Amino acid sequence: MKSKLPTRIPGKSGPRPGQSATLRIVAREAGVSASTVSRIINGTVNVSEGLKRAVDAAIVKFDFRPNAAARGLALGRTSTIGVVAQAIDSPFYGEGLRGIEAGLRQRGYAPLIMSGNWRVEDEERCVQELIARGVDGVIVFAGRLSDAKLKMYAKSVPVVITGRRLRAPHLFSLQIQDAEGATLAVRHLAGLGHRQIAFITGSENHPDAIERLRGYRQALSDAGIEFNPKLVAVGDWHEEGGVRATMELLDTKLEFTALFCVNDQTAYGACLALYRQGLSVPQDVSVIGFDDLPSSTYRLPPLTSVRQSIGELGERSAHAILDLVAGRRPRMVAPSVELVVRESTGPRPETRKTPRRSGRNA
Amino acid sequence: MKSKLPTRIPGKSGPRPGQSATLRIVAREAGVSASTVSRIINGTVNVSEGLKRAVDAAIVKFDFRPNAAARGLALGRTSTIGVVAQAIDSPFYGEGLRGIEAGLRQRGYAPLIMSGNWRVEDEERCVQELIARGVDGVIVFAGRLSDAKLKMYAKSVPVVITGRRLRAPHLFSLQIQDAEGATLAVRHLAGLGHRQIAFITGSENHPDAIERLRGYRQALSDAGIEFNPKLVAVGDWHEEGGVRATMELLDTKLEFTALFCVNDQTAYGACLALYRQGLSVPQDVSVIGFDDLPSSTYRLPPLTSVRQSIGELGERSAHAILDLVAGRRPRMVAPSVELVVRESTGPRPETRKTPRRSGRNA
DNA sequence: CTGAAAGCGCTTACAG
DNA sequence: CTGAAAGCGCTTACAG
Repeated sequence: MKSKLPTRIPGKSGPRPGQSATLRIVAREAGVSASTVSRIINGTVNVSEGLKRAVDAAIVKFDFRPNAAARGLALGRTSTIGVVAQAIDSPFYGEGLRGIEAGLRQRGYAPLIMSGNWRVEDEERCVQELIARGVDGVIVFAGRLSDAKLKMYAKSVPVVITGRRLRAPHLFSLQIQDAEGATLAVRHLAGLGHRQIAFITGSENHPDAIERLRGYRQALSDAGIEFNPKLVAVGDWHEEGGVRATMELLDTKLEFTALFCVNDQTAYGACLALYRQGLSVPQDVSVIGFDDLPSSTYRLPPLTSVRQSIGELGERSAHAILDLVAGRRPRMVAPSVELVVRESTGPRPETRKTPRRSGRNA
Repeated sequence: MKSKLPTRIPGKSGPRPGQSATLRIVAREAGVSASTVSRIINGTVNVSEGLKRAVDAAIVKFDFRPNAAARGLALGRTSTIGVVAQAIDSPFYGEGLRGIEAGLRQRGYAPLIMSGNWRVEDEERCVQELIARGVDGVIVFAGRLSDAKLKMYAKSVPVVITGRRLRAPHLFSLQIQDAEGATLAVRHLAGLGHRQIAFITGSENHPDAIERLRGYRQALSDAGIEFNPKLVAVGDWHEEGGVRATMELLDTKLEFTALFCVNDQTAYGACLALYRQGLSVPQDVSVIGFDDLPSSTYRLPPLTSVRQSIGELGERSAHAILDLVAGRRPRMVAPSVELVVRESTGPRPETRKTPRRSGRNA
């Protein structure tokens, strides 16, 4: 048996603890060449049942799994999709990531997830690192990267961006139905008789926030209510900002009986602030969120919210990037929004109670 | 210029959209060989300032980033750590993942995250896929894999497992201080005068749940309170289970004035159930959770909880796996637990109100 | 149908 | 100090 074992000298293989079998080993066992095994594994050839069985047996025997790096190098692709999330630990993004993972796995891809932390520099670092790692595509799940940068990256690798509308080669965008959702929320409030409807936005120049503000104004105007900029406060997408913005709104002394929050976390904060001021939801103020996080069902009171299936959005993003990778044009739209009425919204009260104290906490 | 451009025929390079520069290109630009550029990049050689500058310039000019697959193949490692999470979209796991990512990035590694979904089969699939992708190590963040399987995997790749104690070569475990945390919680309740303290556990044979039950019993006995198994109900780690278990507890007609929940999500559900029955927290029943999720601060009322920094646990897991990868023995322990007292716990009421209705919802 | 060979882009022992 | 060459483990055009 002339097993010409190459006395490998230079590119010494690293210390793979229990390095797994290679194609060679499997091929030798099955009595064929590595080429053939490769073809069988990839299904690019028709072989006799017997041969196939022999190869399968050898694969099982050595528990062979093709080395992904080698495969990636030879093929020029890695079956990995980079994902730039903004905050892995946010309940909102978590749901989206899960959807992405599910959508990717269905087709044999896996996500390489990194956090952009809502910082342009971090996002840039992420995308570059992802490209360096040879991902086949990148999903930027929201974020602050400029359109120009995004287009630039799309020259190196297919890109899917959620949360804005943008057209460019090798790039696909999936915009959340922000305005529609906001309109749904405010229309519901107006339908309950509310006329003074405040809005707590997210960070000011965020596309989703802008769109939701637009939807809010639209619904107001539809209901014949005049827009009052004093009833708009700025939060930060988190509970903390909801608390602060609500205190500010209360400080203005402007009466409002309903509060539309840019997202559920903001609404949680708003509810807490209202509670601290001795105001009850929904008896004194109706509160409505956006996102319908799983935990909104279990708030006290359960929160009325605009549901946009973020998990579904993640899954569609996954399918879109795979379309792009395969050279197809994705043709999907963001999942539609839907109002979920729970117990934090109710009819407009005759007169609203005065908050316990109007000053803000130091 | 005899640029022997190889007319590459077989292993045709894949269709990398805008394929980036290679070492060759950079080397040619800088007037040196690829070997030298490689050495400079990896800092395995001392070169003149001038040369270094020339190479750096060429790298910048072509925006060169070493191909990760090629590097991985040559080196036998990928600078990627596989992570088996149970539920990417859980607020609890999200925080841990963020810690892992942060800990890994500090040292140039990136996480490849997959969801085990609390199912043994899924977890096995994850680990195998991760190994096939050539990750340098695997962090199993909690999960149901048997000790035996884990030890087996540790023969192929270093493994860090959180949530249980296990010793084996190339394996390191980090156990959450469950019992200590539970003791803290129950001692706090006992200190407030409570004598009938109920407990809602997670899934029954889960190691963390078992440990927390142990801590609960320990604290009870320390306070001279007899353990009553009827005051233990089974939840599911989620809000839904908290609701159900609380209804069951109420159904027993056994008086209890305090409720220790195996985790915060369970406590959220318990609070909602109590509220539905017309019982207030903490006036009628004190409720305490475990995990101190970020949103617990913003519950109504803000939830008293046992804080175990899960982000910190993630970061330590990351450092532990890198120690293992580097052939060092990790020497870290799980972060300590700490009681965070908020407004869901208060003194034992003289007499507890009777729930609005004792029957369970159909 | 199937094998030998070249190539993917990097790293590094060896030999100047 | 630095280059040529071999090797990491795959895939596939080419030639039987």
